[in-house]
Amino acid sequence: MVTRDPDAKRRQLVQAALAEFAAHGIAGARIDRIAKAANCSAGLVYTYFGSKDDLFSAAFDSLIETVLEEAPITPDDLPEYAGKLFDGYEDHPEVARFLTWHRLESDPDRAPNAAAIASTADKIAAIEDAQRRGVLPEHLVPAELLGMILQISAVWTAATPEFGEAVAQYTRADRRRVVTDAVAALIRP
Amino acid sequence: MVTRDPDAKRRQLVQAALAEFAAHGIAGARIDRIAKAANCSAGLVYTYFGSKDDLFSAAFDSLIETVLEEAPITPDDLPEYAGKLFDGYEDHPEVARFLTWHRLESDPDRAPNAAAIASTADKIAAIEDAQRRGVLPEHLVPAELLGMILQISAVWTAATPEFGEAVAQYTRADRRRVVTDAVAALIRP
DNA sequence: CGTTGTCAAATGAATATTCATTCAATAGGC
DNA sequence: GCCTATTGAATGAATATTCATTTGACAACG
Repeated sequence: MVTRDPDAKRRQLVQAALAEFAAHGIAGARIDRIAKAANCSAGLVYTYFGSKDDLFSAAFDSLIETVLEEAPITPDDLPEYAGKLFDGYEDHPEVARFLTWHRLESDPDRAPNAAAIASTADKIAAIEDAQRRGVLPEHLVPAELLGMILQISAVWTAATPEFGEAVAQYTRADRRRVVTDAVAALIRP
Repeated sequence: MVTRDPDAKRRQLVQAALAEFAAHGIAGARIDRIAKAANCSAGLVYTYFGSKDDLFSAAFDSLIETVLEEAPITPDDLPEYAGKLFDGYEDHPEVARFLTWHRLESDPDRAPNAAAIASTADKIAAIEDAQRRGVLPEHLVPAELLGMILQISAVWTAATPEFGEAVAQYTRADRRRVVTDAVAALIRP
């Protein structure tokens, strides 16, 4: 028999929710599908999470935790940092989709994720430090540079189908080089 | 009394649909709200468009038509082109939202928008031509450069709430300069 | 001029389904 | 036996879609 394990069930539900929300967003997600994917009833979702929105929020927090662990910033080699972000998007396309749904759909009154804010502040500080050490040009504003790197890394995930036609034959290595080259150009002294 | 004017009513419905879909996406949009905003009954939407998905598609086509007319590419001054795109996003934030919903939600089996594909090809050709005339460095691949410019222009619309905290005090002029400077750095010989 | 026939535009009230959420009842492990 | 996890069957509110009917414009006709 299956032995009961509430923590494992909770994790299963979060995993299933991540996949469902990444695919369909909040409005398009179906609690039934999430429950079925986690091998339980829809009712159990409410025992654990209370509501669809709360489940989305829990899934988001879990995703942030995972994402922040991978891809630590390497301020001495920002092109490679962007490349690592690119790798993350390629290997886990559902992450970018989920984050996009989050930006579009989540309740703006909800408190923003504290870990994400702290991590952003850390990255900006790391860039400032690299400037002080002379490995990055002084004229760049750290927060702006960081924002630009994040955006550039996602250039291929954000491409429209219409644009995709123009680059259909690109290999993954090609796409990665486009990202790292762009960041290299940005930080050229 | 209100005189009947089917073309005007159709345009009203498309306008209302654009606003509703930009705000809530396909799954979150409500036909009732669209009909009310266009001063007609929900049934009329089906007389004109047949289904929610078809209405979304019609709204998308209309948006593309509008967007392509504004912001013609200026290959001799790409930083300013990016600035113009930035202006468009700032003045019409619903456009970026709508396009994002489109990327996430629209049926991949639907035929891509031919005008958008043609326009992309035109822009790439314009960049190639500028390279031939010597106003742009040869080492850049036109399609890649175009994709990068489009992505960079949208850097602020794609910023997460968490990142937004780091740049809350930025003025619009600041944000625009970040965009144009980045494109200038990209095309530096 | 009025009357009337015709057709498209438009309505509003069903229809029928989908879905989040609740809850009383059951089962598992200690 | 007791506590918690879990179920599965309601519930009830939305909501997309259909359709029989009404309304408005317009032109043919007397």
